Amino acid sequence: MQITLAVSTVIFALRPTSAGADPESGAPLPALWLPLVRRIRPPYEGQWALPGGPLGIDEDLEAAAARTLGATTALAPNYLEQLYAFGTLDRSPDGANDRVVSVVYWALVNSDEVVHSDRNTSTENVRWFSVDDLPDLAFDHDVIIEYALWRLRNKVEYSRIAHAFLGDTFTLAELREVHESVLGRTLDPANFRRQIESTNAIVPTGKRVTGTSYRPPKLYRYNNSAEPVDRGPLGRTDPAEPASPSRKPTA
Amino acid sequence: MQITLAVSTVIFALRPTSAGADPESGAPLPALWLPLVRRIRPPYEGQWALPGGPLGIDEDLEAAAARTLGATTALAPNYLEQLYAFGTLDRSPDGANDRVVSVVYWALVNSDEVVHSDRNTSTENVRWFSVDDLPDLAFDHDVIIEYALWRLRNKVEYSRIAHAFLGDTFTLAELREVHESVLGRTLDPANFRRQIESTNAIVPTGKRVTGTSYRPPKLYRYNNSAEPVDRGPLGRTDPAEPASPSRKPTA
DNA sequence: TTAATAGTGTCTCTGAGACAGTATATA
DNA sequence: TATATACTGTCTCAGAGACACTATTAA
Repeated sequence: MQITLAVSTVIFALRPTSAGADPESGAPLPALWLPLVRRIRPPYEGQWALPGGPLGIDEDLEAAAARTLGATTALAPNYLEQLYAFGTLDRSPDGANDRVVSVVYWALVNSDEVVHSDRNTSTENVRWFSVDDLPDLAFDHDVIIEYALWRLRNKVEYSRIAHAFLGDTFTLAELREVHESVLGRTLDPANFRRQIESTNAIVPTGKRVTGTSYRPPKLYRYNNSAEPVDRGPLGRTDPAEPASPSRKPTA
Repeated sequence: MQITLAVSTVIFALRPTSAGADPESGAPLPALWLPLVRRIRPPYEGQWALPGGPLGIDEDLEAAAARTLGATTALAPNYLEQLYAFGTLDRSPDGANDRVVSVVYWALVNSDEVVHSDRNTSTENVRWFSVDDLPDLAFDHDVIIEYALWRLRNKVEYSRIAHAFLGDTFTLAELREVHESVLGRTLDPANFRRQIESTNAIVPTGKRVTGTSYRPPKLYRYNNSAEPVDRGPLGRTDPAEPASPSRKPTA
């Protein structure tokens, strides 16, 4: 018997709630969705699981996570961070003859680019689910998703990652809506503006949205040069970059 | 070729600065120390490295970290938490024919119980170093220790883990000294008291220190029943417990 | 009484949030 | 002009820190 090392990824996107049509009804916030993969072999055959697979012998952990993400969504992650390494002995059902340690990453992707249709990019075995309405999951993947959600909500509050759900440019209202969706509560526009501006997280592009029936809002973009609040073990500037970590980042 | 999965542990303890004798000279704060192990085979033969080793086939990750800690210090950890999984391709020197992914834990041990003498508990190949005066380290262990230090300092500020350096009972002054040592600055006793009391982290034992030449301070102990500020992926109450994680902790 | 540390009271400053008010586009 | 949203000003409140002050023991 042998210990297998796998890498899985929790991939988050935002999706408008009433997928029908009119955004005119009482402001329903977008909800968090994530793609799952149907297992085609035991254990847990037929059940849904996080996308992932064994680590390649010549592959960085983060690269494996990004590869999995691409295979599942045909996208590149806007944000990618290691979540945790899961390795307890009870992860597989009793009697299973394997020992798997999973290094799990979590990622944010641009919601506009996500193909949400059931006839998906890759196969019929990938489907997107609302985090509020998940199916029965294989292994301990329910616990993993719960923890990833906790980290996401935590980090949105003190860090500057919400823009990863959006495109290159966005309005403050759009960014605020992302925060509201993730945190599950409405935020005061005035205070939100001040808070974001104080972190230098975004810079105005000088352009404005056109075609509105009201005062056109400014467009902003993410400020790549500002220091991130958090840091990984290697102090990378942007966790989305799959750059190989330098051994001595600053000190 | 095969991917090897190893578990290493960064073990922190506090040690009085002027190991001489008199605690009478201007208040030198204790400093952080950690044990390293001298490598007895290539690569990096003869250099110092974090204690650790391969994961046992029937061993939880956390159990492996605790086992390593016991083998190195003959102690049980008062606090133990996963730090990060390190797995980049450049971790071993060029030309080395191995691929190691290390799941690294960090731990706090009771400083009073640590045997600091060079003739150590286990072998001559274990030695304690001040984190301000580390030798050349094998692999990427310098980066790992740097990150563990960052996490420790971060977590001491917002969580309630400092007591793990102390015994069962302690005075507020002792607890404050731990904070001061870790953070590297002095703290206002009055404000520190209020801050700690507001978190319900500690409860008075009703006893006092005896034999002082001044007003005897109250003795406190850690409040196990209070909710921890942080939570692991499984919401355990006390990370020191090597309990196997339950699949659905609260929700 | 003096010395030394334990422990309390209170002022100030800063940042978060509530919320009123002003600005600017289209219809 | 009405209206809808962008954006600004300002008040209040709570927590962090500075620091003066009181309490209690032994020498």
